[in-house]
Amino acid sequence: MSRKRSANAVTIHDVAQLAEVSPATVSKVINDVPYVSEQTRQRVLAAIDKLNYRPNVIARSLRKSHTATIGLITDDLEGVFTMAMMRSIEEVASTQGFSVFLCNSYGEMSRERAHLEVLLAKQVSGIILMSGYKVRERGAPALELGRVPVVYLYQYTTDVDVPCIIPDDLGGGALGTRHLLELGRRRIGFVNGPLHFEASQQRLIGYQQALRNHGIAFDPALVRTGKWNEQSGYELAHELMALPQPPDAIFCASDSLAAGALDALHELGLRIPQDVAVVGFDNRYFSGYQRPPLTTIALPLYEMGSLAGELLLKAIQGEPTHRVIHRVPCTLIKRLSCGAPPD
Amino acid sequence: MSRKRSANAVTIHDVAQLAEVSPATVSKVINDVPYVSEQTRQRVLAAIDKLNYRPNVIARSLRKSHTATIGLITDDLEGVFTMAMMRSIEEVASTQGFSVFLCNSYGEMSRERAHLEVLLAKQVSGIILMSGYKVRERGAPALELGRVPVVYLYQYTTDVDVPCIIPDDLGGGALGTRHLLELGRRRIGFVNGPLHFEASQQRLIGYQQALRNHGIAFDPALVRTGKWNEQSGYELAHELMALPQPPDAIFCASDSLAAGALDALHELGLRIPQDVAVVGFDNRYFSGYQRPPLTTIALPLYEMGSLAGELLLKAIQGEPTHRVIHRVPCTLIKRLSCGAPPD
DNA sequence: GTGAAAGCGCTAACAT
DNA sequence: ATGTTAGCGCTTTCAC
Repeated sequence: MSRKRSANAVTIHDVAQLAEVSPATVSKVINDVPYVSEQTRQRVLAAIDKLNYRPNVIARSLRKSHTATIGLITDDLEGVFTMAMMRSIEEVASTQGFSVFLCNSYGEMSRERAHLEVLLAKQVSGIILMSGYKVRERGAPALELGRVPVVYLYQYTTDVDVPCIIPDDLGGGALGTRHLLELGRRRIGFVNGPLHFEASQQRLIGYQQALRNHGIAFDPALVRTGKWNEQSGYELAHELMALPQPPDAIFCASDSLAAGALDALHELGLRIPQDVAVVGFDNRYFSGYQRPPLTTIALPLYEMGSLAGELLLKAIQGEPTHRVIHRVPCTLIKRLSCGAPPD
Repeated sequence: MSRKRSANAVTIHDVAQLAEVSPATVSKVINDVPYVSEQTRQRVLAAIDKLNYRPNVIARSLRKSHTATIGLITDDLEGVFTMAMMRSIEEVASTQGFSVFLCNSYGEMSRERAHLEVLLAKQVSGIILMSGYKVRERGAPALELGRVPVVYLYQYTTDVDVPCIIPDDLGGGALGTRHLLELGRRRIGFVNGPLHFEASQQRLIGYQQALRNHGIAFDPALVRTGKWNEQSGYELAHELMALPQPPDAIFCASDSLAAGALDALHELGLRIPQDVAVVGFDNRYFSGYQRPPLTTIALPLYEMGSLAGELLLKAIQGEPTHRVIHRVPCTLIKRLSCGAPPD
């Protein structure tokens, strides 16, 4: 039977033979171990080149009990929010010589467990558990992980001693509100998503804090709560504009809500931003395509992913890990719907 | 020094010892090799359970020269088009017991080469080379791959004997045009992207074919070519509407173009779809958020990814591979901008 | 500076 | 039906 080797059948032995040295020596030059004479080093290098030798990392991993591989399990590969995080994780990992396994759990614990099972069997050095939905608390990983480090991304836990990374929704709520305040708006409506989402609560608190810091009284009548979708945004904006004293700005806790609010305002013949300024939240793909293009608060997805990668790699290098929740600051994306002068 | 094993230090030996059998026997029960007495089988299973034993897949891979792992190299992890393909690849792979390495080349050959290098070193069983931009031809992989199967996704080559998978842009162009024709539109403008993109050429040909099949003469004055962005869509739609005989529908070769066209039509006070129907292409995330929501031609990204995964896995199983370009049919996404009655 | 030998954890002939 | 043996390709003492 022919040799059914996956890629290259040439081994360290073949190189050693051609270079007329021992496999041990070849290994040393491959791994930059000092105390190899320059002369033999060159001979080995030449042999490697000639044979187009590529070390078998599987064998090396077995020997060193270390794979330079991490696992990324996400519950969402449809990906409104996951793409940017994945990108920065991949970047951090590959920069440091690590590869990343991509796994989709669809949010099902049984699938998460199955993926963890194979990741552990494949001896990954660490695992990132990433969510693609609104921030929420969740429990421990679906499987006992032994000594493999984990970090939670876009979700958090208090069950387990691991670092968690989420956006600073409160800060984002304050940021958007402050921006409108600084543009001279004084009656700022707040159109929120369901309050059982932490993001909604936090964003609302941020809104209230910013108001207070500017010496503006909080008016509960200006706050409306619905679902996350356009329809809610449309209806709640209409409610707000029907107030005896309608707002001069609407801050929506999601871009979908803002899209609906824009519809309502257009329907009322109001000019945006002259009559009513609008700010969204999430920086979704479509926000720049709204009319007018939507000013919004961007989730720091890229930074969150980098941080997750860095924390995990540090943990893999043996740095002790703590139960911390990192809240990464959101940023303001200025477009036309808020009425700010272009930068 | 303490045992610095990544996850579980318990090996097949430990299990064997506890179950009072040889490692070989344990291996047999793990791998469902027949001719193990039910009695010892149970003893082994119990030992595995008690020790929480998990086979070391790295060791197994070394032994079997087979990793059940594939590599996915993409040039774009910002991801307008890649997410859906990734998702289906992951799904097909994990269903068949394969894991997937995610790599981003940023479109740079040097990075592609580096990634290929480590994928091969890690003994992947196969590789998917995925693009995230408009379909185009590209050359051979940046590295000699030996006998590792490859498939090209959302890009193609004629340099190498591999399967390639791209969307059927021609069919998509015909599909959108036919849809408008069937709705009774007779003067259909076509707003295209740069002609050096294959997608533009193909979509235009599809448009022409559909026209011909309906017995409508092709009028070159109705075809405009620009860039892919909104600004072009806006300008070209204005040009079209300024014609002595303006169109009653505009088919745009991308959703960005369509967004711009929508702007122009709104500016002219035209009703969509009553006065002018609009159809886009690509089914971008924002297309459903247009006003009115945009009817568009969806790229079959999910299907393309599945096909890529399936072809690759078959190749890994030894099925011979051919130089074929698979063109996967696009689908019509009916929304409000075309004036079709809702399904 | 270089090599011999042992072994990472597993599987697959081959015996028994 | 079970065990013995011999590696998979590599790294790492430890001699020399």
